[in-house]
Amino acid sequence: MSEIPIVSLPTGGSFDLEQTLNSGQVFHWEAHRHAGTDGFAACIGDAPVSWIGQTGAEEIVTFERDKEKVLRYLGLDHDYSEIRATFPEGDEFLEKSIAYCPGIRIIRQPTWECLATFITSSLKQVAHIRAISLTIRERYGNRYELDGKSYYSYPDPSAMSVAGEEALRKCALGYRAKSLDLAANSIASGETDIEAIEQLEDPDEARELLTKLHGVGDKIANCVLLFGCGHWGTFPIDVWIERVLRTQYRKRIKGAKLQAWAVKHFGPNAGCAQQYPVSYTHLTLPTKRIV
DNA sequence: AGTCAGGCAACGC
DNA sequence: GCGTTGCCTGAC
Repeated sequence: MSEIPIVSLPTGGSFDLEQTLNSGQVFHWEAHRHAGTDGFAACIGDAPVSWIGQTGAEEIVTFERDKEKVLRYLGLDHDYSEIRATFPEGDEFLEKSIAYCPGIRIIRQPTWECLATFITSSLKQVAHIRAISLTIRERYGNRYELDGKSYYSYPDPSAMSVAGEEALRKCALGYRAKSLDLAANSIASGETDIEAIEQLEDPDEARELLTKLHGVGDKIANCVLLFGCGHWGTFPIDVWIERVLRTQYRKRIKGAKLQAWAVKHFGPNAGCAQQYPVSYTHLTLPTKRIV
């Protein structure tokens, strides 16, 4: 097995690979030291295993064949200072959060993988989501190898559709198996065109289509729009950000009203903004609820 | 042993 | 519209 050449990539400023990969956007990267450098390995979509190492805030390293893909995946193909310039001024909690974890970026995931993973995330903790993702990959994905260790791509809708609901249920999915199976069938059969949805410029239109899928409500659809389709104005509300908005922003409203307030407050890149308070809360208060 | 967790759909009012 | 409930499973 010949070594794949490694190249250096600029991050364009403070960037933290580990925090970004562990910020609840993706659930399958594994720590992997390669070529004398600490980093992480996983498959991006159905491609062979990728490896990314970090040598400093300004530099990451990866396989030569992956450089464009990695930059796009990690959101490093955008000027983040422009994004942050759209954040609200005078929001002390947001500023504190950004100061605490300035190296986090919004990842641009393959849409199907993103949708499928978030369908399985319903009412689950991060460790469970990781375990489910790994099981599904091992059983239905393609195997690749790096330094003698196996990595598996996420199965495409057809492969998952062939597996069927009962087999998926055996991946410890519980009631989520039905939703995942139906989504895979719908996409594999062409009834749902996930690539067309990704191309839509209007996130509301895309959300409308995504929520037609069984088991996909506003929360999951918004995660797909933000983490998969690049709609950085989309603001997913999970229990974490809801907690933050309640305790730090004194918001007692819920659902669509809270959504509307958040988008107005955090601006055209509200989705990017919410990642900092969520990660700050995670990193500083990893345990119990804060009421 | 029970409770609860990074939701959703179905139902009741 | 708004609140309640069942749903699989594993960690605490």
